[in-house]
Amino acid sequence: MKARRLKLTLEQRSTQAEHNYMIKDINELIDSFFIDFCSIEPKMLETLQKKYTTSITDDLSKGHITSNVCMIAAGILKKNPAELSKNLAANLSKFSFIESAESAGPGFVNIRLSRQAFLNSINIANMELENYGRNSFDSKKKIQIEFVSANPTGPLHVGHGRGAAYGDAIGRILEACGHEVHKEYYVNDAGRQIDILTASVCLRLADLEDNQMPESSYKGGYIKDIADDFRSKSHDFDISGEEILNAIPLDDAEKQIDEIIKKIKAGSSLWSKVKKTSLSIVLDSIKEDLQNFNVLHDDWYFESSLGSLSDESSSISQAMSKLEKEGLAYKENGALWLDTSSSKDDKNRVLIREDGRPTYFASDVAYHKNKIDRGFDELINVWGADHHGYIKRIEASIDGLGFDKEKLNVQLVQFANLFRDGKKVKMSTRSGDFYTLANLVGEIGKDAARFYYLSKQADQHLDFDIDLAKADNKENIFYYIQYAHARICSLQAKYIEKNGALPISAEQIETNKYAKCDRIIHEVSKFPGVVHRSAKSLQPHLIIYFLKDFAQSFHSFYNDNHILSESDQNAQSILFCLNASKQVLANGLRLLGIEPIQKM
RNA sequence: GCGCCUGUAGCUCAGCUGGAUAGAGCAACUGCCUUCUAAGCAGUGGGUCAGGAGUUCGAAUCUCUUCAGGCGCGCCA
Repeated sequence: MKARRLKLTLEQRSTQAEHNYMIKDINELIDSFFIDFCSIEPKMLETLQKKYTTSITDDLSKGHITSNVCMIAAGILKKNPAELSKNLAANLSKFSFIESAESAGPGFVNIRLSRQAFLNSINIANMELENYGRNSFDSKKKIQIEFVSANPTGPLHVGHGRGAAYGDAIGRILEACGHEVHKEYYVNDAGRQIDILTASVCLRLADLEDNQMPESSYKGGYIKDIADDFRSKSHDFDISGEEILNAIPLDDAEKQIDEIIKKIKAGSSLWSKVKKTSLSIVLDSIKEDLQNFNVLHDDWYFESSLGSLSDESSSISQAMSKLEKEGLAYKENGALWLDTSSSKDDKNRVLIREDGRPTYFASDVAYHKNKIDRGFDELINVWGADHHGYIKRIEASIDGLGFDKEKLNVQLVQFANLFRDGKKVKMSTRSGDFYTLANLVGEIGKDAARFYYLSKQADQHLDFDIDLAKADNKENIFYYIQYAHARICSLQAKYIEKNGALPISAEQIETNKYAKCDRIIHEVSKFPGVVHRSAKSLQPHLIIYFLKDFAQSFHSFYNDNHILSESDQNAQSILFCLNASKQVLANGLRLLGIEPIQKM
């Protein structure tokens, strides 16, 4: 009796880089070869399956598909890898969708598909169109992504832009891989930063001059704009500047602003009105900036909705009492502390201060409890890299709240430096104004901005060259890729003008009478695997580099062949193949939130 | 001091869970437009993958270590 074929689910096989239906079939043939001809034991087969990879070759000289299975199996079965691969190749050659298979190098098996099987990818791409690349290789998860979450105390700057582009892109990519994605902005609308914003506006309302503004206040032009807006609604401010600044200590900037806040709160009836107006104006501007950047959040979660500690039924009180009940939060020196030893943080952290006010951390714990209660399988937090010291304590809190901390995935985003004329663009000026995300989008456009933000792994420093993003040569990869797309669009328009409609098959290629598109077809077949890998690793830049190489293959082909002067049949086949290529370029760009260009 | 990240061609960077001769662009040199977009293509030169040790059939990739650089270590957010 033959050993029963051991089937691994795709999830178990997720170590395999390239997911492609052809590869799945080949892996099954490989497995049965080892079962039927090598009498491999089930346990050994399982080990083998976890370790070997079958992938699309990077180069047609190695055939279409390659597997390292024999080299892995050689170790397990104590056999010669080259001999194994010769036998496996001979075995695989018998199947009709495989044209030939051969042993190569130290024991690889290189497979050349039949023409029909080789064309599979462009047939699928032409059928699925804008859905080509979408896949369900992994089982569906409900994922929440929290990103941007900048304090609503001023316009978004270029640092926020990177987190925005990144969070939005991984959302699109995960969604394309079959997950349910929920994108959220956490608004810190309670707490000291907002008080400082309010105080800053009040000081402007009290007619303070630039040089009178306290060190810790916000001084940007937008503060004046908010004050003007407030005034235009005929609200006259009720304390004078002298009154506010009278007897305020000048030695400590932090103390100074706190005293000012106290004084205005006590002396002005307009405090809460100014606060409300300021917050809403700033928040609206942030929303507008994000919208212009093609970044959309499904939800805006307000810190204030977590309630206050004085209310026992509030989310924040509930979170604190839950931690106390679990024995992870304890009182010491009048403050409430969280025991963070479960995550090996350097020290325990304060949740509620001596004076009874909750820390930012306490709100964040309550917010994470709320996320958990909403039933997500995975929480992705996109944070600025400067917050990395914060990860352990939030993990400890999640652990304490009875949630698996493995499900929290913090992605750090490093700062981006802007360069113009080879020099660093200054982020802030003395007046408090700075180069904002909106400025960047206005200068180079949202698509080029998104592209360059995503062009490097998020957790690494990025030098963002504004001149490059505007350049009109090959060095500007953004246009290089767009140019490939536009060229295909233009070819299609010309073809349709002459023939009425786009072709629906590639006969000349399938019958092997025309093979110059092979390289492009080969690249097309890699796309779904790239999308999957990008989702698995949460790295959008993998798509960018793939698209760059893809565009290169296309431009090269385009230059060597004058497509529209080929025979009707050849042109038909080429155009069919190029439609698949256009789809790959467009779909790849859209996963990054970038609109492909039709005409340049 | 502790923690995280980085070190690949002159410059800017790719290199996926270890795989077959280490890649691309720029810069240098050389070719290609009376024909579909030259924002393009083709070619030449250029590398002890920071140093050392280990694991392995096989290491830029994994482990340890040394050196160099960046960032973070508040009852701030």
